[in-house]
Amino acid sequence: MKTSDGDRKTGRVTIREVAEDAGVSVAAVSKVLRDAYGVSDTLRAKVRVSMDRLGYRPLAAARGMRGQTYTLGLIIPDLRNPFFADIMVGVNQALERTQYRALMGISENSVRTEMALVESMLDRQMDGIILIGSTEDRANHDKIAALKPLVTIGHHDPQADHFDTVNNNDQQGAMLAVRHLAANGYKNIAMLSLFSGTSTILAERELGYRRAMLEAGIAKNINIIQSSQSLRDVQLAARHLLEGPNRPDAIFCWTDFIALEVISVATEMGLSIPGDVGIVGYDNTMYCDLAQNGLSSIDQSGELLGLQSARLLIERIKGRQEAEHFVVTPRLVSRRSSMRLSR
Amino acid sequence: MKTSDGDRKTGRVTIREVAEDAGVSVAAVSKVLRDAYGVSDTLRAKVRVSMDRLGYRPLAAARGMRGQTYTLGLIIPDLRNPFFADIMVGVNQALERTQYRALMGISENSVRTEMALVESMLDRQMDGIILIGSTEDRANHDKIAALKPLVTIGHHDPQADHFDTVNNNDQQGAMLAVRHLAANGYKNIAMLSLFSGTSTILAERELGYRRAMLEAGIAKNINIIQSSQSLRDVQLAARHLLEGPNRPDAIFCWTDFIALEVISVATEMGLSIPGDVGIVGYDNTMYCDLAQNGLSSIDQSGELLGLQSARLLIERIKGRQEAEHFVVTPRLVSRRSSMRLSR
DNA sequence: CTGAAAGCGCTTACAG
DNA sequence: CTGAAAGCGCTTACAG
Repeated sequence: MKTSDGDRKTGRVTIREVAEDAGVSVAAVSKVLRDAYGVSDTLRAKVRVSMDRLGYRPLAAARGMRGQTYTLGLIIPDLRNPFFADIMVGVNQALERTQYRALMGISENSVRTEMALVESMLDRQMDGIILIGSTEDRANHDKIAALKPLVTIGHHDPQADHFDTVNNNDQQGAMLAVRHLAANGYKNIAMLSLFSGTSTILAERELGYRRAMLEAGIAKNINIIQSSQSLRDVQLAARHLLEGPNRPDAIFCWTDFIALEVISVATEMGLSIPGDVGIVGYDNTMYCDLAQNGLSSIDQSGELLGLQSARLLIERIKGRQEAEHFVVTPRLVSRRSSMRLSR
Repeated sequence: MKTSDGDRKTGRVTIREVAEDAGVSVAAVSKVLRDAYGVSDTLRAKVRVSMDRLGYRPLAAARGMRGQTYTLGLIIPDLRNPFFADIMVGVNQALERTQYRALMGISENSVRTEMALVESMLDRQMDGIILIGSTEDRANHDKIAALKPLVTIGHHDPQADHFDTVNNNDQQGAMLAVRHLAANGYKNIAMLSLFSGTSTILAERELGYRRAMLEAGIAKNINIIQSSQSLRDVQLAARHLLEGPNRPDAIFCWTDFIALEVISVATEMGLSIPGDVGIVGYDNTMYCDLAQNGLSSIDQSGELLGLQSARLLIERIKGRQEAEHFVVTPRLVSRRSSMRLSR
């Protein structure tokens, strides 16, 4: 009676019905569900048969009340940047054969909503958090990590003890970009960066840019412009750069879609790419191939970063305590936008 | 004693501690939390003060055991398509002043994972589901809707009784594209569509294409090519179309990033856009402005669709039973890719 | 190896 | 208007 009443209300099969069907206790079913030790093969088999027959699916919320929800929270700053799609593919790949699922939230580039989103994911009992392009400081990361396992992607903090980081070597990536431009005869190379006081990946890329400029003997041309992510601001910054008295002959852009915007502005101004201005982006997203003028870019393998971060997070959930800091080596993918005809 | 023990384990303030602090019952706190009727202003004020002082945040999992989780599930087929970013912005906008949060899952264009993702969201006690670009049939949608409120975006089923739909008028959108191309002197207009037996939006767009071709008196040139979403397949399809004996002088592409791919292939083949081939896309995503050759496109206001779907979903969660079917009128945004110099 | 019972943090009738 | 008690569907010691 009770059972059928429960059915009508939720339409869900519960662990109790499975237990009744299999003629075992509720605790036994729970153990099978969690692959916990201490159940005989016979019992396990019986339970599995009942689960299948009844179409049982555990309710994550109920599991979360005492144990895990098998849900990972991914926080992404900006859905417009296609680089994050690559990361997500890698994450889903890592989760394929597991009980875990990844759910994404968008922080829309605001620090305020970033922490708010973390909180709302903690409130929703995520087993762990992957924070992408975080702009928080160590204290905030540690605060999160004290509550749930945390992995950051695109945030450099190699000394962090309580959470894992997954990155490419941004300094090296920026150096690759500048060296490549210099090798193609560009000398007055500017960098278009993002306005952000706290982003460590931008700091690394800016540092790499400076170092490579120095190395190439063109330190006097160092010129870093920062803009926000809004298309309007990027356009203004690009125009400012290209209309100025000392027009750069190349621009290294901190991410691809900004680079595409710059190409667009330059073309509108009647400048030719790569003849008048060489352009290199970062992330090597699918749009690099699509742009008519093939955009050269630094590849940091978003898929690998995503895959690795999901793996590290699950390891942490399963108990690992020591921090791991994974860094992949970026590589340059050169296309037309940086290949000056005259060498 | 008990209380401090609870503290140590979870680090969370519970409803009970708030009740103790405010000197009221647990039930009273719950009522304040839900803005339920039947609490005096005095009691409400006392409880709110305690909540703030203790930094109380309700645990969604626990709420979900009996009531709502205040979490909406968004299912997106493909993160690479920037149109979905617009939708997400609209959804988040609608949720701004509410207790609800939207969490996204990616189905990666597979029917198998689409239903699996729906199930895993139901298992995670989402209060409602927004399904974007669904390829399910009525039966499956009704099945979901029987369990939780459902709104689909980009799926036409105006007769559906048990769930809401949010769309633009895809047939009209396709007609706008063809009419625009015809008005610019293009006659041999092909359509590049997606290979999908079940997508109703593609069916509508294809129908609109046919109707407008008929209307323009160029029905003999009707030519619809379908490809998958993989870049490789799109490239092959585009090449096939452009190398064929009866080369089209314009191509209407079902979505923007496919159109950018076609422009890329055509340019590589030495064809000029819009001189040799005119191109129109769909969705008017940010990349239309970025492409060097400004991509003409049909705007369906993703932000509005997202906003509206979140509103409808919350209405349903609050009890609405009759289906609503929201349709926005698309409009053409013309750029260089379809503006033949010779009129 | 197996199961009965308590409990996670809320909401929901129900009684006062 | 206010609160005591039962219960949501699981997991977790604990006892057998």
